Order: sequence, then C-alpha cells, then structure tokens
Amino acid sequence: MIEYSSQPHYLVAVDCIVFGFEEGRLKLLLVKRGLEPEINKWSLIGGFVGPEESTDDAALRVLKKNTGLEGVYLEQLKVYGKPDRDPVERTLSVAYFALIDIQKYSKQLNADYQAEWFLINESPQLIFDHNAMVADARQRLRYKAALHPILFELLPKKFTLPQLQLLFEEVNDMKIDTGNFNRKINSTGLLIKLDEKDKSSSKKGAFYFRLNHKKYQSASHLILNLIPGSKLDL
Amino acid sequence: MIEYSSQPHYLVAVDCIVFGFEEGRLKLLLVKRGLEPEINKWSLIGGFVGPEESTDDAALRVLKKNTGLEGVYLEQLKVYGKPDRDPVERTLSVAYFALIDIQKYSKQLNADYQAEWFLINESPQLIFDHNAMVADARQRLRYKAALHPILFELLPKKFTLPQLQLLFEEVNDMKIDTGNFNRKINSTGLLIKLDEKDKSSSKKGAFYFRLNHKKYQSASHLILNLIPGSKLDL
DNA sequence: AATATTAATAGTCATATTGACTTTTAATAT
DNA sequence: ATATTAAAAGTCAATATGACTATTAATATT
Repeated sequence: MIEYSSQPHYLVAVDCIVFGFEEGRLKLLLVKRGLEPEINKWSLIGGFVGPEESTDDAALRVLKKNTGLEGVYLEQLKVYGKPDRDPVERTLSVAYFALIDIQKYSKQLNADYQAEWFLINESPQLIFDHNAMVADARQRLRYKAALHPILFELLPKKFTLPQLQLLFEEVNDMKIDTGNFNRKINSTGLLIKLDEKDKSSSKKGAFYFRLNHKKYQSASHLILNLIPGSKLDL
Repeated sequence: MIEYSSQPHYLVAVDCIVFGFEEGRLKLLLVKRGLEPEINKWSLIGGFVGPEESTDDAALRVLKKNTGLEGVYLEQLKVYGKPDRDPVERTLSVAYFALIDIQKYSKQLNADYQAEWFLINESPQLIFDHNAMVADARQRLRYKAALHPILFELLPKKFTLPQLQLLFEEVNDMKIDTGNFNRKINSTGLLIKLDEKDKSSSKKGAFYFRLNHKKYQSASHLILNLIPGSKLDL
C-alpha cells in the first residue's frame, strides 16, 4: 500500500468572520472560547475540520452549531498557515467570512447560543491571529462590495435606500452623495420599490425596497461600480 | 500540558499554478510527478508543507526547488479541502498562482529542471484535482487582470503595446480595439516609452515600453478598468 | 388651517470616459 | 517613386460621473 511516509501532519481548523448590520453600524459576531488555552477569551466562531467533511462543509457545520445559522452568504477568505499561530501545536486555519441579516436570527442567537454581537470598531482583543483575520475580512468586504452587490445579504428583506446608503458608508468609512447613490443603485435594476414606507426616521418617510432575486442572482458576479471614485484606493 | 486531544491531523500540501506568456500564447508550467501514486503523470508544481515553514514559505520553496524561480509574483488562490481529493490519505492543498517572465528563466528551466511549458489550452490531463485548480486560477487571473495591472509580470522588461494587447486578448479570450486599448494603457501613466523599436513583426515597428516601477508599485492595488465592457461578465 | 420643518427624492449641468470608427504616419518591399 | 503594412493618433457621438440645486411628502408648530 502506498503512503506518504513520514510527512508531518497538522491540525486544520476553520474560523468564521460573521458580519452583521444593525442600527446603521457594522457588527461582528464573537463567541467565548470553550477550550484551553485562552479559554473564555473572545474568539471567532471556529472548530476543527472533521475527517469526513470538506473545509467548506466544516465552516457550515461550525457556523450552524455555534449560532444556528443556515443558508447564509459564506466565502473562503484565505488560509492562515504560520507554524506558530497556535501555541499548543501547529494548526492551519481556513478563514471564511459570512454576511447575515441580524434581524432574522437575533432572537435565536441570544436565546440558545453564547454568541454576541460587537460593534466592529469596539470589538475586544481576540485569541491568536483572529484580529488579523477580522482586519483582512473587512478589507475583502470593502473590496468586494465596491464591485459586486453583496451587501444586500446584510439587510432584511425590506429595506430603504437611506438604510442601504448608510451601510455602504459604514463599510467604506466615507460619506456618499445621496442623489448619485440612488441613481447608481436604481440603474442596476436590482431593486423593486414597494408601496410601503418606513417612517421611523423621518416625517416624509422612505419607501421600502426589496431585491429582484432573479436579477440579483444573475448579477452577483458582474462588476458594477457601486462606490464613487473607485479608481481610488481600496 | 495542554493538547487538542484526539483531533485528526492531515497532510498539508501547496500547489503552484505557474503562468507564462510566449509567442502570443498563455502557457502553463508543469512537472512530472516524482512519487506514487500517479508517478510520472503531469502535475502542478507542489510539495508538502514542512514543520517550520508557513504555507507561503512552502510555496516559495517548492517553486524554487522545482524551477529555480525566485522573486516572482505569487498569490494565494484558495484551499482545496475535500476529504478524498488525494486517494492515498487526506491531504489539503493550498493553491498559489504565479506569474513569470518566461524569457528570463527559459534557459535555466530547460537545463536544470524537469519542468515543461504547455499551451494553456493544450495542457494534458493532470493528477487529482489539479485541472480544476488551473481552471480556477485562469478565472482568477482574468478577474484580477481586468482590474489591476498584474499582467506586466508575464512580460519581459521591454515590451511593445501590440504585445501587451495580445496578452490581454489571450487572457480574456476576446479581441480588443487597438486605439482604445492604447489610450487606456497610456492614461494609467504606468508605461515609459523607449526610443528603441521592435521591427520583428512589422515594417513600421512598434516602440518598446518599460514599466514605471515607482508608479507600478503604488498602483498595484488600485482599481483600474483595463478591459472594455467590464460591466459585463467575468 | 396655514406655515415651518425635515429628510427623501428628483432634476440639472459641466466634465470625463467610453466604444466605434477614421486618418495619418513610419518604415520596408516592390 | 510607389505600394504595402501595421502602428499610432485623431474624431465623435453616447454615456457615466460628481457636484450641486430644486421639489416633494409627511409631520409638527403656531
């Protein structure tokens, strides 16, 4: 029988950077680590890759086990492979980032799980290299969101244009001109205007919109130009 | 002493998709596999990750060992983590793609190593999931090249605009209008026109250009718009 | 009931970019 | 001298963009 004799073997983990958006602020979902070392410290949602599952499957499983979340946007970020990143023994981590609609899951998250939302800019010190993972994921999110319509994954089914603009402004940490933003979003044809208005934040109220799912699916890999001055740095 | 008791351990490999460009065609560097199983079959350049090196370092080492290449453009593509992708035992592979100037290395490659260049569209059946890796790498190259000036990595120090256009056409598998292409490239300010001309492919000759390295470094992460109709699919 | 207030939404306009196309130019071959 | 070739420059209408202004719809105030 053939074998790769004497090659070293390593642990392989997955870690998920879970983004949410609430009250106009970008948030991050964290859990308290349940094993030594660094037990009870804040950590990304993660776990070891089992013998019968792919890394993608492991990420889905870990996400579901720790939060109950299913069917969310999930994308491989990158591998963190430095030999000493875990002090116990060598462990590679495949990082994934997820975008979820907080409202959809907030009740179940608080009731059944230990997970907690943090404002992205006020999140605590994390274990190992998890802070670096979050920083990389934010950068990737910004990059991707400037070119592809993925931020809708963070919003509820019904949302307003001012809400969407706030999300873009939060992700990109910049002010955006309302008129130009609306024109650009409308020109994508991705949104369908509803009759209902949200009057919680103004007297006039802002119309609710929902995604044109058909169009959205076919456009998810198209390159758009959602952020002003995208010739600039990202 | 703390340990992650009884978690499964796996082999971890790196595989490099090495792209080159010669005679107007995109090429792929392959080697004959040196160990069982599938010994002597064509394979990407790869190897196992050693205990003291990061995956990035492993990719650099493997690339140097198999080809002598150093200082080339190298970027992590993604992890291939399906449990059965290697028939011998579970092995995760971290795939990297490299862009190199063929001319710079052709002599040493032929003399000292087993590596061989193939036209990308005429490359042989590869072991395991390596064909899928190549397909993913091509897609990533096309995506990235539409937005960032990375294809220069495939050209020699001196090159002509027709040569560059041919490269873009090859990568994107489409015809590009010469006037518009030149205008776009010139507007980036990345190129410096030389006095010398290349007369090998026309009577008039085409001016050589070289990269403005200073500008190139600061522009490598900027989003440009190098491909016509980039609102289209990629 | 008229008016002020607020933020959403629509409209304007000069400028820049784009794609399709045409013209000129530089060198060699006949 | 003239024809040939492909590189390089130029033209132009259509579109996209960013900065800005005007209008509108609902509520609050007098």
